[in-house]
Amino acid sequence: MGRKRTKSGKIRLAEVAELAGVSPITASRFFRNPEALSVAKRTRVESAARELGYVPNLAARALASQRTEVIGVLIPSLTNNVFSDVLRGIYDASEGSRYSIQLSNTRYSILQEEKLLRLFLAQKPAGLIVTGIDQTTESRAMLEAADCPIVQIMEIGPNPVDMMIGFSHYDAARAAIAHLFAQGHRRIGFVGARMDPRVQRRLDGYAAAMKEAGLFDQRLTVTTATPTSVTLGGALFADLIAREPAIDAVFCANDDLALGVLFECRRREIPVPDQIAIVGFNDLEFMASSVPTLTSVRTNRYEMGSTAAAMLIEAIEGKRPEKPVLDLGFTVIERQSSQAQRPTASPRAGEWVAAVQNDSVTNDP
Amino acid sequence: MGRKRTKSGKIRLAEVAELAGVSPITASRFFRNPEALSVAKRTRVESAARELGYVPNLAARALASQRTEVIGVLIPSLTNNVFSDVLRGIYDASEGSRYSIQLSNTRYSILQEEKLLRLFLAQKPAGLIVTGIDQTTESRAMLEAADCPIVQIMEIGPNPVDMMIGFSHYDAARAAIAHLFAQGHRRIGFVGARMDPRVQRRLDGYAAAMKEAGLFDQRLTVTTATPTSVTLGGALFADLIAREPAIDAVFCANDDLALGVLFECRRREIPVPDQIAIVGFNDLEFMASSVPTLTSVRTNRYEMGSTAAAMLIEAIEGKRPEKPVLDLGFTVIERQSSQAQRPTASPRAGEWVAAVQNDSVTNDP
DNA sequence: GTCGTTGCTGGTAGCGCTGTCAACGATCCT
DNA sequence: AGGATCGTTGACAGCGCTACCAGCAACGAC
Repeated sequence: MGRKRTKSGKIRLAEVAELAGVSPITASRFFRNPEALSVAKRTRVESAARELGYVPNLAARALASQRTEVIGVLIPSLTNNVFSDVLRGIYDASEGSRYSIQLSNTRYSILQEEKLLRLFLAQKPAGLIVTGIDQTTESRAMLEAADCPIVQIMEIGPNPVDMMIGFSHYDAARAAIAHLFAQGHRRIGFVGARMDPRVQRRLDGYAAAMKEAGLFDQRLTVTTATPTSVTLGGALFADLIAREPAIDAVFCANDDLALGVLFECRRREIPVPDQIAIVGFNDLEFMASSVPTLTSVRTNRYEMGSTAAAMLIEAIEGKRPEKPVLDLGFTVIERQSSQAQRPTASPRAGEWVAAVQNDSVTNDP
Repeated sequence: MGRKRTKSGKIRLAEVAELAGVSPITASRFFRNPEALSVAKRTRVESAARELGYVPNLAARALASQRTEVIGVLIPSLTNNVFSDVLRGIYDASEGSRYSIQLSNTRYSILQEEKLLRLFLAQKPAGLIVTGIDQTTESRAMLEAADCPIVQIMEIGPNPVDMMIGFSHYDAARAAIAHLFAQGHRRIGFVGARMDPRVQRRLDGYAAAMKEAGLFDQRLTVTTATPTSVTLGGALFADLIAREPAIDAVFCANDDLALGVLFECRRREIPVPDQIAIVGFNDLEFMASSVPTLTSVRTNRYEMGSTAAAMLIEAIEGKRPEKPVLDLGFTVIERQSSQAQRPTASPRAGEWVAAVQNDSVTNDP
């Protein structure tokens, strides 16, 4: 006689085991480690499960095994294009795996991050993806004490908690400035918003490059803690140019700001790049189709997410990567907005259409 | 003498109950329905839990109670700005509640949606948020059979599965066209990408408005199944104007396309709005700061997400909303790009700066 | 032939929590 | 005063799965 069904009418592992003529524990093993079964039992359990339409109860599994199949992801923003690309990578890489993604938004607050981390860790996640390297001391301690693999994403730095994948925002900013130098620009402004740690490091890279060239001037830097936007880019640029009308280039901490600067230039009839060059950061899609097209520093956001999730899953399953720190690099994509200064004051608009994209400076470590 | 601790060293409900001097079940009730306890026991359990730093084991809770505290969310895209705003609303509204969000990406495939739905439902979610009203028959049946509250978001239509929150894309498109008519435009093109059901309904609204005015012409419509982008907007507009050079306005199915059209006009030195007016859809932030500023149909995306999550949580807890279908409406934000046609062929750029934003046409049902 | 050793399988005993039901005293009504 | 009702509490029995360990057969080494 058969066992009695569960109240909810759902198929349990026991039913599958019974149909397959094996013990429940053998059926259980089939789902966790099929190689441990003989081929005969394996196929019997498989067909029994399929026939009954068995779906494992994750709560029971988590309770019995004392661990979940959840990957926690802590990111600072849900709106920022940058993170939506990273997230897409994470979701894509986790799809098809047994792990599910649990997302939380720190809103750029490391205190909030600490709180969420505590919450996550209490549920014993299988793995954790956290943004950046600027955790609180408390968070850092929790991460180090956590008994699950952890990937820090978005940037690289010394002392990884575990694994790390990103690139140097400092070097990327320096490369952008080097490109502007190469194009003959000297008085280069910096426009930044939000000023999270990564933007701050871009500012540091800019400042270092300028200082080395003997060109640094505090008054060329305009920043705000306000969240970034296109409109804000225009406003910050207005501030900058009011203070320093003689600038010949602007390095923007992200592409939204760069687009705002471009619009503001257009509003003021300032020719770009002939009077002012513009360089953005991230290389969002629209940078390639604006008029003029906008130079930017391409970052590998999708790869960052997908690689992080893939590395994490490997590590969860015991296969730790050979190199725990991965530098994904960046590429300066040179476009019209930062072309070399020309003698002619104002080219015809049609001229831009003919211009081709230059070679790019890639940093692939 | 105390009970023995759990192997993992974690605090269990039993420990809390013991310290509080109550039975475990009373302690359990404290977390689920504190009102059912006497004030004395309530405070004792509360302080005991705090003192021990008790964190409930969700897996055990889910197993024992036969239900999870997970809200499943099915959206078609993670990259689209539209959905990131909706998501932010959902996450914000769920924060602080006991429910956690489980996100999945259908990639605009209703078959994928069906698959994910099956997966979700098998885990007995507390509630479900699904995008749109175009599920497969199978999906529809599963949704109707599900024993949890469900909210359909992004648009409204007949026969809600349960609750519904959105707006009429058809009406919104008609309002946009009505605005263009009011500004004196007649030969209005339509540019659309991806052509998911909501974009299709915008096209239907456009077509209906044009037909009623006796102005519909199939050749004014350019669409593609390709995912949307700014660059694509330029390309589609190039197609459109090659086919129909005499158009005087373009209604774009979203703002990215509109921006692409604007750039393409600039590239071709077509004055906007004097030769061609542009209207977008969604009113993303950059629309207000482009040059010229771009008219768009504002949609309440954040509110859609936050209200959907709030309604769902209320419904899960037994308080069903008085009205299960909520129309969040839309607003035509009139900006420079669709101003009335003028006699002067090409205004000075500076003129735009002075222009003020017009009154707007709001649809608040 | 005996004794590991390996590969596979099964039994037992929970994981930490909650649903159900019964019990109890207090309060209220007739 | 007696009974009904309400509010509060606790005992019991799992929820469905897996960790742990034992058992058993087959095999090879000595």
